[in-house]
Amino acid sequence: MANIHDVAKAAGVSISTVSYALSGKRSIGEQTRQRIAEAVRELGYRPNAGARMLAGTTTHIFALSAPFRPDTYAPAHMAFVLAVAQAARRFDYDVLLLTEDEATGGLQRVAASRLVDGVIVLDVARNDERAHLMHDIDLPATVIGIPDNTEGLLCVDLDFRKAAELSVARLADRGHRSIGMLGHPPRIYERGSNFPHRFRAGFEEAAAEQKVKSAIALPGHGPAGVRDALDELFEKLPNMTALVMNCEEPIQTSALDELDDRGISVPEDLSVISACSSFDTSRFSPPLDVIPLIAEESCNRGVELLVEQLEGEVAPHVELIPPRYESRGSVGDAPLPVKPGASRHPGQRGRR
Amino acid sequence: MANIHDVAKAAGVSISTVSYALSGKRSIGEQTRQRIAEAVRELGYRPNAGARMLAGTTTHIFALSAPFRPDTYAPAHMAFVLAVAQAARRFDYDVLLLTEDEATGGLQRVAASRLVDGVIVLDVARNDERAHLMHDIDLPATVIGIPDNTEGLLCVDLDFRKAAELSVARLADRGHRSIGMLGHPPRIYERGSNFPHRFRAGFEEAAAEQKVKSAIALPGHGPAGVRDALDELFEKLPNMTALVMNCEEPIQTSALDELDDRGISVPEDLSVISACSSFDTSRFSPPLDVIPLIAEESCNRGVELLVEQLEGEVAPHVELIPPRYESRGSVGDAPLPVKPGASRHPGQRGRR
DNA sequence: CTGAAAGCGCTTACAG
DNA sequence: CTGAAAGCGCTTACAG
Repeated sequence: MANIHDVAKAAGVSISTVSYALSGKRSIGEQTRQRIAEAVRELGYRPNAGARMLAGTTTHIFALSAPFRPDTYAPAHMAFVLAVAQAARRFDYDVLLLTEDEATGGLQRVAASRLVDGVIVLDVARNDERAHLMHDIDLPATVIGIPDNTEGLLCVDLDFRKAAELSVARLADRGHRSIGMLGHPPRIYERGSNFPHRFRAGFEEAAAEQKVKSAIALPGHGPAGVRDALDELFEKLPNMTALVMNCEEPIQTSALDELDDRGISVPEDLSVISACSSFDTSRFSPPLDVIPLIAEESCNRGVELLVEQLEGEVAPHVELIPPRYESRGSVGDAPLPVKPGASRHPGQRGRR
Repeated sequence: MANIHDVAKAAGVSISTVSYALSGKRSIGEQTRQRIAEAVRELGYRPNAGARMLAGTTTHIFALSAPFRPDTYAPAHMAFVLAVAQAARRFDYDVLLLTEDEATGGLQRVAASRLVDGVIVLDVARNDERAHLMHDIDLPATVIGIPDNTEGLLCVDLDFRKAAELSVARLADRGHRSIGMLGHPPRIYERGSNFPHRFRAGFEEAAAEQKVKSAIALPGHGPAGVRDALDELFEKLPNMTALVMNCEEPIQTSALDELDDRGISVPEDLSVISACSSFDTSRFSPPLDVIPLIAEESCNRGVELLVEQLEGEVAPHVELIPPRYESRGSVGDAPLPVKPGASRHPGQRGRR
């Protein structure tokens, strides 16, 4: 394997010139540059990673702290992991994957050994050990997600709160006065993930502000759990004309199936919004209005901010990505009120 | 950050003694060892990763080549990625995640820069660029999966062929003479993944050997695709009494739903085996007999073999993990033959 | 059982 | 615009 001396010899220059030519940290004569480039190509030279780490100030590696919990939804998790890896590569960084149960152990290890230049913290909990750790550790970090205490942290995430407000506002604009929300399973809230709470809080506040009736139901396991949650909503809101779903794809699929089974048409009988979804809602039947949760967006920005931290250009702060609303036809005007006493949705249960 | 000199000074020894004490590569006086251990603890010393990489012969990092393709099933993929990361940690290795589109680029990069000591190659295709690359590259590797040409490679995987044989044999033992197989969607076979082909080939051969009638159907998209595939099987095998499923969880779920809709009871009317499944089939209704595909098993062994390669103890070879059969009650004796002419399964379609 | 020292392959002041 | 050299923090013969 060729080293920098081989390249220097082949190009007829000193090793410092090779180093500078490669890093671009000082100007190099055009012919010199070309001879070096040529030598690098011919020899297939790549700087030795260890030497670079030792001599330089940078390792060109980021740690990605991505704990996989029992209830983690794999497709979304995967999307974020991939998005971080790809964003990092764009800045010529490689990604070291930290998945350990002991969330903080790996971070301390790579920090102390100077293996990485910085950390991306994924799926931060409201009261996350890792967030606390970042205060003590001498390592720039970007947190994807917003823990309860963001002091001293650089956090990036979709604005789930605004996304909820946007959903409710859209529906209120169309005359809906009774809006249900189908959330994640209860254990997702209990385990302390940050974003479901933010969405739910935003939903409740927006409903209060818009003076619409609202209710929230959290589905149990499987299609039966979703059915029960819908029952709960229809019971609490007999005149429910709109549904906001903030949950993973299988639940949304089950919910649409169940509505179909009950003979409830979207959007004629019920307007539906899929909020903060990291999957494609245009293949649903019917395609759903969506506020997309785009892993690439958060992760690109997160990595970008991490790089900026390394360059000392950015202070801790919270950066919320504004939600975007995409219409696909699943939201319509609220149906005219029915005469009191008659339940609009007979609630004919599916027969499974 | 404390370095080895600080530790040596604190312990009153030379730095080489510290280094040897930490690596265990030569015997150290008991008191000396204790003083060093004490100093390490007090100073929170961690060897600098770059210095270790440069001076030593090892980086303590593995690359994990885990391409995420459009049809990759995230939960299974995730399970393998996590299993590799956890296995690596057990040998004190960290994992660098390579996900790039250009499958080989990242491998060449980390190989040339000596960033990693070895590579785990995940989800290898039958004719995988990466397998070719491993021949040229100076880097030990373990491949999870079996490409068509395994020459010079160290490959580990569940024995999908044997798993298929085992499934058919079990059913044949119970008197089943007409066995269908529900496979993955066609595009999974087309894109060249190695394991679906191995299972299918094993199924076909075992069916021929056991002299049972057999048919294979590959589902299209969604529940409708699964329904059509089942139709196809019942058409090709009007007396089908057993079904082997080698596909991902959503398809198996849809298939069970569909059987239920058709009034077909498992195992009374139809015996069902879930083969090479990396998810829990005991929560299905009914719970399914399963030949589990355990990510930890393949990945532990893969990492172990990679470590052994580094120690120069192991030559290229293919290592197939024998399948295990777990009964859960979804396989029964074949029902008695019906009188010719009467279709056993009226095929009453679900009403969605 | 322990130490002094070379050397891994870079980066970066320092010097011109 | 370019070069000679120090130094990053380890590991590992070499020596005793």
